[in-house]
Amino acid sequence: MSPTPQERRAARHQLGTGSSAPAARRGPSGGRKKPITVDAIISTAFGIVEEEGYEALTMRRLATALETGPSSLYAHVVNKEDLDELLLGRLCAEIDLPEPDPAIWRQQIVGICTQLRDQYLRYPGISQAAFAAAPSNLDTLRVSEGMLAILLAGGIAPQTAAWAIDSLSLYVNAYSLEVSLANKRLSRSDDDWVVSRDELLRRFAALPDTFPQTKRYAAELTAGTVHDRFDFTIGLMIDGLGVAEIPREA
Amino acid sequence: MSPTPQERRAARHQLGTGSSAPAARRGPSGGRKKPITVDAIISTAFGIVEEEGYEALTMRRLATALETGPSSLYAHVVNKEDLDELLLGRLCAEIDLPEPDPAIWRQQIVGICTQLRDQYLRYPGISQAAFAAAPSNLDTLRVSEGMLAILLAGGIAPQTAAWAIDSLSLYVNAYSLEVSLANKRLSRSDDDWVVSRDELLRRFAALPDTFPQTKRYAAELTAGTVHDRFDFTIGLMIDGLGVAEIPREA
DNA sequence: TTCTGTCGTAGAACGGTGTTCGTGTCTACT
DNA sequence: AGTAGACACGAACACCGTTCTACGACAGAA
Repeated sequence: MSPTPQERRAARHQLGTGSSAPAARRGPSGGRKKPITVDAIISTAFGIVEEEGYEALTMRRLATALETGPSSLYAHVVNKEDLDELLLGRLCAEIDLPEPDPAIWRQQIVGICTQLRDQYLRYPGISQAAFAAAPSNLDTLRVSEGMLAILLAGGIAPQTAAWAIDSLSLYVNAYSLEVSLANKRLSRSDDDWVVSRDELLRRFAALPDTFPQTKRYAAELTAGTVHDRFDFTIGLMIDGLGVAEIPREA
Repeated sequence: MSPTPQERRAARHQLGTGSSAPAARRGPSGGRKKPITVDAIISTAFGIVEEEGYEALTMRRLATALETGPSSLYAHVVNKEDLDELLLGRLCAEIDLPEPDPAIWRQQIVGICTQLRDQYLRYPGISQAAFAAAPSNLDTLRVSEGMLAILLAGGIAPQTAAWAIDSLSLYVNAYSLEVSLANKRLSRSDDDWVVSRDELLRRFAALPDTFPQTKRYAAELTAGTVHDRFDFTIGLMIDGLGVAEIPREA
């Protein structure tokens, strides 16, 4: 029997794959021009997200793009959460993991974070799905493994390295999501209070005196591109790694 | 004329409040037991989120709790995004901002972050709304002002301080959202692959040899409570602040 | 007192979402 | 040739945010 979507999902999380037939599918596909495959679903979904954003990725929209009805998707995918996981998996699979080089471990870590960020931003809003993703997915685990290897090669203590991976991943996700949402707000600019830097400066200047520091350092608060802030924060965390004390327990 | 919800929202973002009558509302309220006020809406919404999570906060659910229909809410609130903003505003208003003390600026910053985290976790999932929130809300600006004052008192360079606030806020949001989502997954445990630490360890041990570091340091990777990781990351960032170089431009 | 205008309340409906049920339809094996 | 089973799909369910429209009660003016 061909694996049900549930079985595939379990396999992705390396639960008991147990029976799991050889999965050699014979092509039914009938009168269809192109049979619906999981891969076709994922590719089409990426296309939609890339062009219209993650919020546009609905089962109906996806089904329409595949020239079928919504229910047809559920033969290949457990539910939308499962689809998100598949997307995230393929996204992580694209990440290039360098061979750990102790001399440049910082650049290597920054490089991976930047790759992740760019992938997330290429498919706007998809990082939202990354928040809900379980940590036992094989593809995401592969990236973790790569980062862990680099940090360890860099001489970081295992416990510090393990937690740093969490911190970095979470921040990259959050950053990407925030930028995606900001871009979305900016694109549908029929709304008000999506403001340029000038407008923000003007508003800070107009604040009551209860906000002395904000008024005084408005320039600094609004300075830099978003990517500058990304580099700053990643640097902050990595620089902290050298001096981070080993957590008290374990 | 009483301010429309749109006007109130604009005022919250301190746009041109312009005309804006004295806002002395005469009590219509008619045969209702309790008239629907913005405050009542917010309080009820907080109650729902506290008990059932942010995803349960729908306009219909909220209206039902207020013993009315969905459309009645739109006389007081522009839309759901506006409601989110109101909730976030009240949440931020609860944050206690200490008088800056240069001797303990680190503890003070950590304290604010912890307060934010606890508030976010008290109302599970509400940090999702924080991602979409515009940065010009007065209540959120108040917290930023407080953090900025503390960092400046601690001798941090203005530009570094400004960006650090961004980093810290974003991380606290992300952390809270992740923990909330994890708890949600854990509560509806009818699903599989929500795993205990033991199960996670077992799974790491069963990984193929492509994951040598993950297998070797499985203990470290799964060590600590989530709050330990929070403290670790915040500490990482704050420790990095001392040594952070001023960004190259401006 | 009566009228009128205005504002909060609410029912019904619109277009959208994820998901499921039952039925068709075609392939591949016996 | 016949049959079993997997795939596809239309229709439907329950829910979402939001809007249209009518209704009803109060304030102030005549």
